[in-house]
Amino acid sequence: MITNQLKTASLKSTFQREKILEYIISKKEHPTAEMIYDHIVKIISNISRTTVYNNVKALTKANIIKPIKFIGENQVRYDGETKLHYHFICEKCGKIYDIYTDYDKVLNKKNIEGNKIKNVYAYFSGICKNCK
Amino acid sequence: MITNQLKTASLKSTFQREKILEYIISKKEHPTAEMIYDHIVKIISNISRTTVYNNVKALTKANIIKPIKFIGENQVRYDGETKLHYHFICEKCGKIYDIYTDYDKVLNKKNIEGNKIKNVYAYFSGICKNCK
DNA sequence: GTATGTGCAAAACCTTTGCAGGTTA
DNA sequence: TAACCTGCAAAGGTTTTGCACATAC
Repeated sequence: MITNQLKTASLKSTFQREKILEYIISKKEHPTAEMIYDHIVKIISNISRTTVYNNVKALTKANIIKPIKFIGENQVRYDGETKLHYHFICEKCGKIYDIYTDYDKVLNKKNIEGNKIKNVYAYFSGICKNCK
Repeated sequence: MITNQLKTASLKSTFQREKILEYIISKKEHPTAEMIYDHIVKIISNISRTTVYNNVKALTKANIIKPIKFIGENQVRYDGETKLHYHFICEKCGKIYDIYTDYDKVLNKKNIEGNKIKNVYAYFSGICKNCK
């Protein structure tokens, strides 16, 4: 539950923060800050972009959401799915799919060419099943 | 050779374009547009940022260089290495390593959960061998 | 000669900062 | 009440656009 996630992360529970997190987690749209703002402003008409930016930063730092970047896009998207997964973005319709295929055995190695791996970032692009 | 690469791609060969491409390919610094500008302006003092941006766009479209994006950075970097490889970015010193370990067998599948894969983007972060 | 590339200035776009006032635990 | 959060306005950083002039083929 949203409130508990915030409590666990020692983040204060405000109406704005809850609505922002709820939106990111439940809609699974991998929204940008602007998309979040556009959505929340319908519920809280006087919310500011600053609050949205403050909160995605705080939620990212607390590891509750994860930032995503795709080539060709110059804003950051946010993902509320905590289970390990990857992304597939359709080059035609732009839809982003969560991919649960298990690449861990290969990608989650401890070392690579002498460097200690802490994080793996990977995504795929192509034509999605609906556009084929 | 630089001139030939441009000719093959039907891109006109200008002094600015050649210097920009030469820098990206030879220095392997994965530079941002600003880094490219800073470097080229020492050679061509009146070059404009627009020219740099126009050229990285043209070279990207022609598949001569590749754009890279890392989480936490908000500019695009460019890579002149054409051989298939991945990247490792050190979370401590920020250095970017080209990784030639072969992940193709796993990553270069044709399909994933019903979607047709055309491109794979992957990078790793952690602590590099020099910072350990 | 024509298509393409360059450079300037301005704007657009995304994100951050400083700060005063308000809210949460 | 102390720490944190919000919202406004302004600024910062990156990239794009429109247009006149210049250059490559």
